[in-house]
Amino acid sequence: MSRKPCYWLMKSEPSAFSIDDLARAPRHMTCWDGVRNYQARNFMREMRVGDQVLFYHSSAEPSAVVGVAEVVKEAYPDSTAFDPKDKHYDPSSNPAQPTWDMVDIRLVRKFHRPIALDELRGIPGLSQMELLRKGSRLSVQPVRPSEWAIILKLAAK
DNA sequence: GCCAACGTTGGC
DNA sequence: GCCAACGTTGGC
Repeated sequence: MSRKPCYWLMKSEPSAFSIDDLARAPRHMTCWDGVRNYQARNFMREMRVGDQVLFYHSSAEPSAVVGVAEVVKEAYPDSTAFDPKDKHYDPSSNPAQPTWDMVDIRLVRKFHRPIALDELRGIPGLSQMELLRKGSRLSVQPVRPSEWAIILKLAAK
């Protein structure tokens, strides 16, 4: 059963992993490891191959939506949680019963210009957007089709 | 670097 | 089950 692609937004600090890092990666792909938030994990579990993702740079200058990626592999156990040497090691997770999942994404395109947070604020059609909610820290979040359309239109300017 | 907002942990 | 303490996120 296929369904219409859903839209998402994923945050990354460019100092850790930027859209240029994704562009340089083999086959423009990466696994999205290190998510340690249940809500974000649950959204990743809902992702299906072909779903579209806004790539967002957080703690950046400027913080901005910088491009589009797509889901190429659905949720599977995040093995970095099993590795005591990994920054995101979580002893509560183990291979028999993994707590944390990741997905694989592939770069679709980098925008010609970053769509900064500043620009997104104040656009009426985006007033409900999770990213713009005060105090929102969710690193993986759904995006409404209407929001997706507005942002892609901004990217084309 | 500051700090508000948030999620998680753990004592009770 | 409550909630204070703590660690983290992320804009500024």
